[in-house]
Amino acid sequence: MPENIPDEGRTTPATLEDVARAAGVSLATASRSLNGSNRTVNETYRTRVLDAAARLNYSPNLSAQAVARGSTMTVALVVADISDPYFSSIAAGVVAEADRERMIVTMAASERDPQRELDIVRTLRGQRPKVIILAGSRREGDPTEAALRRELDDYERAGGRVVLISRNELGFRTVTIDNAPGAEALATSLVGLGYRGFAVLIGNRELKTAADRYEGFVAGLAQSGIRIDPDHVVRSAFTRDGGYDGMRQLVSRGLDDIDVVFAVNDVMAVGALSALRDAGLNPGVDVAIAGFDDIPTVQDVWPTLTTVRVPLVDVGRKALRIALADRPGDESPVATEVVVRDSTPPVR
Amino acid sequence: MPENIPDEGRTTPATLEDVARAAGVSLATASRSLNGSNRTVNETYRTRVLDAAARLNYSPNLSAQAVARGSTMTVALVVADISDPYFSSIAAGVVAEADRERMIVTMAASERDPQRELDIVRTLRGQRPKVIILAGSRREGDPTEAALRRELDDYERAGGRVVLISRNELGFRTVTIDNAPGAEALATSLVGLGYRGFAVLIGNRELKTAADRYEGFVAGLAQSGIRIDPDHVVRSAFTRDGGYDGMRQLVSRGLDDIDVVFAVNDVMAVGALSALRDAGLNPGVDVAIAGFDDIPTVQDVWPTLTTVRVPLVDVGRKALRIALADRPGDESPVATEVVVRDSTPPVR
DNA sequence: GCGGGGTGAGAAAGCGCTTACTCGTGAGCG
DNA sequence: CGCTCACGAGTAAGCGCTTTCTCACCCCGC
Repeated sequence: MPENIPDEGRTTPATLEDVARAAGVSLATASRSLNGSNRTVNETYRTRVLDAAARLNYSPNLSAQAVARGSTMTVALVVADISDPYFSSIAAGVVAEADRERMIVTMAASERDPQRELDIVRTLRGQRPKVIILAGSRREGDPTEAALRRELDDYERAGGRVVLISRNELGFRTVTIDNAPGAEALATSLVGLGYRGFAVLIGNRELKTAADRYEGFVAGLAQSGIRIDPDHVVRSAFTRDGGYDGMRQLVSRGLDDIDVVFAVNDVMAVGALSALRDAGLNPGVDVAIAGFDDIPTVQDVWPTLTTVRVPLVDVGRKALRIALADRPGDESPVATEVVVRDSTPPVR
Repeated sequence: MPENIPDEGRTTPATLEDVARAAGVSLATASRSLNGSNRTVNETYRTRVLDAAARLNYSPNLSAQAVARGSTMTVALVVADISDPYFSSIAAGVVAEADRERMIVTMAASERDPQRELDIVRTLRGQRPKVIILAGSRREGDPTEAALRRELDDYERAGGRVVLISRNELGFRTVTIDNAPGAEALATSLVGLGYRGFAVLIGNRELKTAADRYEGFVAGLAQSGIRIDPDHVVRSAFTRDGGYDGMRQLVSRGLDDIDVVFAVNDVMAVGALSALRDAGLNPGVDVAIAGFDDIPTVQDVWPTLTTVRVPLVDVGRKALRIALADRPGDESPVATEVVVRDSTPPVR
């Protein structure tokens, strides 16, 4: 395309008016034929319009439709980090469901920064999306929380729909994940396998997801009368590197009373695995490891990772379905399921 | 939000007209103050408008701007599968760069189906995006190719910009990846490590990316006078499961003359790793493995994977930069780099 | 003191659609 | 055989912006 002689050979897309003229009907009739309004239009005209549209390779200008109709068909998805498998799986679900609904999805990344998330939501308003989906847990007591809440309230008041994934603190539609029950079940399984000395890589405690999982885990252990040594609970980032660092800390303090460590999500667990290995230890043998989420890769690490399955793609789909439902509807938590693999062999 | 009594308590977002009225200026002046046109506007008025906008929490309706200006600020990204780390990394790059440019990115998934990809591109036109980025390799000789080409040509003729990632067959702007040279270097490295019996999991041969990597690899071996037994080249899907299946085939045929297998991408290599393990074999010891891409997880599998690094996030960024450049510009391939890890220990 | 040019605000014409409204036509009814 | 409707095509008024065009005003030079 010649950039400097802008209009040379440039052809603008056909407009509805072009179609109407080509079909020899009015604009209104063309519009009605193409989008199927509730008004009926004579079959002859209708096919004439359809033919003309096909001939001209017409495709309605979505922006124009949006301004005329006063609403769009876009769903805005805000994630912490798209390359994180947790979020990319959710995104895949949202995109798949959006496709079914003939909606468009736009994406933005908050990079785990609450301020950025707030900024994103603010600029999102310009898009006038029909739905905003916020994935990625929020820190409790975050200073920007009130502002975000206000922003989202305004948005809903203007007719938009907000769905939060795995964070219900704010009181919008939410798809919740059975984090605590899952962690509790995991604890029970591990105890059943014979484990007694527990540690946990808790990630960022202010993250609701992390906190819920931790608490569920503690509760599960409590049922067997086991409690965790506070020294065995280490905080770090909620990421692969966070898991790596956390495990390193644990190792350097000495693994004496620890026979299994629970990382509150899989990417952390996977990082922990590597840390263990880099320390010359043998994961699954010297110390067991369990994670949470069941992201695809954990079946391919070695040892394969014991974890709690969260149907992430379904979570994404459900988010959009909940958004589109007329009434708040099914907000029952997404069930999780313990998956025992090689990283937590039965204690002999 | 009360769904059935639609307008109850509903508040529509402030329009430019609201702002203009609140500031006591005309629509034109308000518009000029807020978007900085080339016309200058009196400082007093300007701040009055800005204040009013802030007070009303005004945010311009992007759709309306798009129709008035005749162009949008959106970049449409089409990937095969968002949950695949290869694509999600690229997507992360595109999103990051789009953020810098204050552009909006929309996403769609072709699910590796050329027909679907074509359909997506067709419906994309309605969005009138400024840029379309197609990631995900295309099959050579695909029947839909001509149609896609036509569609994209039309789109460019209408002023849009197409960027293809890792597939230059079509003659649009492209981000090419040094696939062949990278594979060639990998072959050289492996030979240097002492390997002599090679197999390759070629994925889908019609995929240009796969073919390039395969050919580069063959060329690299040829330099050392080594050739691959055609029986040791197995086709399967370009996915994790494809790698798993491919390796199973290899195992069942017998690994006699094979001491290393090259999977043309990392997800396949990772699947192969698991297949090996499930067959009771010890990857890296019984048979070595190498992949391509250096997706994040390969540092966390065991053995850590020897691969060829492709800076995927940069590829995404570069795609958008190339699109936005006035002239086609830097289309030099993105360099790749061999990373030797534990899955290919030196042959003793 | 007066004409000319530059400056900058406002009026208004779009952009490509949707959707009341209007209004002619033919069918159904008494 | 008139009259009322229902039907459905067309007209036109928007939707929220941008941008051209118009025009009042002020400063300058002679």
